[in-house]
Amino acid sequence: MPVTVLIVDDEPLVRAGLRAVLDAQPDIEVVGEAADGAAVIPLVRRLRPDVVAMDVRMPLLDGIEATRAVLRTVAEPPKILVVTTFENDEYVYEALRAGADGFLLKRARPAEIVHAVRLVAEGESLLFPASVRQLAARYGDDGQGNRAARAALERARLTEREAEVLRLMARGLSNAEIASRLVVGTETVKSHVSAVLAKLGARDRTQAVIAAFESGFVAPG
Amino acid sequence: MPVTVLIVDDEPLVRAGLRAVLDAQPDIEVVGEAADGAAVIPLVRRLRPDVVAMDVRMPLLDGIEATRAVLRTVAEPPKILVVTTFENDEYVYEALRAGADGFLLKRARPAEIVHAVRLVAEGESLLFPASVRQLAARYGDDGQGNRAARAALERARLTEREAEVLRLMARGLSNAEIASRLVVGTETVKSHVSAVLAKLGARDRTQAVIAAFESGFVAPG
DNA sequence: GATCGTCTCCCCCGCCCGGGGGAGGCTCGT
DNA sequence: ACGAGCCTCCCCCGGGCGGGGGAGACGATC
Repeated sequence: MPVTVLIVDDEPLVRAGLRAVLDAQPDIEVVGEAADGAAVIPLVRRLRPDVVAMDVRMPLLDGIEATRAVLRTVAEPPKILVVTTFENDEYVYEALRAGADGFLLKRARPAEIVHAVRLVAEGESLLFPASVRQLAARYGDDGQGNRAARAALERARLTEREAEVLRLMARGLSNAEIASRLVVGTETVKSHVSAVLAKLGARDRTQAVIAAFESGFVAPG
Repeated sequence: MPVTVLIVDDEPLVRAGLRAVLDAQPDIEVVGEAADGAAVIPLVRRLRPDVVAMDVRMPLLDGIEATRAVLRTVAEPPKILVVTTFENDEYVYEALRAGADGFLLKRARPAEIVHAVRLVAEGESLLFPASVRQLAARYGDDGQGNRAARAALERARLTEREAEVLRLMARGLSNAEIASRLVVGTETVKSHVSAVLAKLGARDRTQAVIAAFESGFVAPG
């Protein structure tokens, strides 16, 4: 009995690529495709796939929400393998927190992709980049995305608060606006901003925001 | 005699997707793949493909430089179809200026992708998004990317100089550094920056840079 | 020739930003 | 109990940034 896979990605090209790679395996069968997160639930109900290969960034309903929705509404949910372009994509960690079972870089080699699908299908949680897996191990990962996600964030060397400030910076907010949003003083925000600039090696907030985009920490779209 | 295609993209998944889509056509044959621009020249020499489907953003040598290199060094160059993720990717227009014959969005449907390959193979220049094509027509496009590219830039409402300044802003340069780079006074740069902010509806340079990333005007990677 | 748009440069001015340094309270783990 | 790390807030201060307004030079267009 082969591993059945549902592919969810807004780019037809990526879908075709995944299908080509996976269908070439005798023990893996692609049973369906969806172009956005909103279409996932009914397809999961009908096709009952073992694994869902889910893009994080999608129109209508992104991979995080789609993951939550599937886990919340489906009785025997499939394993969810989050597919992403960026290594440090913050969305991925959110998806893992939401209950995804592993993630996979789009630039991975076909053999790695196949391996990842087999692993999650067997119930193994996997976090692809070696560095993240090491961190997960060091922090005593229990097999759930939750702890690994936190560890991965730690890898960015930013504290949670600093990461939050950077996220708001990357949305164009001023220090005063960030302070208001976080319900703290502007001086506090300034401290965090300074810490972020120092840690990222940025000279000003603009450079920090650029780094955030380039590292995939925040989404361009 | 089928149309032969060389696929150049750093993501194996995209390569597999293109291959799957194109090889499914009886009149199209994928004759090779490359993962970066540097490998293109020898492959083109050896395989002599009719069309090169080339990603813009790649390691080592990007699509623009690779396009230039191919057209400069190969005697009977293939048609070059630039593949991109973002609709307004400035790189695409540069690639067209460099001599590419058309461009294609990754989120295009398989049928559109196939159609694009056939078109450029027949010697037709194509610019995928309808808006750009309309603009190209309005400005009396002669079939070459050059004019269309200029028209598309015009669409952004920024003058060339302003676009140049925004590009440097998005690389983290200060006004003084931009002035030095462009060999003008800092007051001049301030004028351009102010114009950019006004046209983009941005409050400060950070917001302008965010807009540049989100619109695909500049590359995240 | 007149007009328009662009690029260039100048002035004044207010302010947010970022650097440096310091400090109190909190929760950890040892 | 102690230190480490984090979050919070405070001070002073300089400088880059952005707004407003103005202006000369050039080319294209009409």
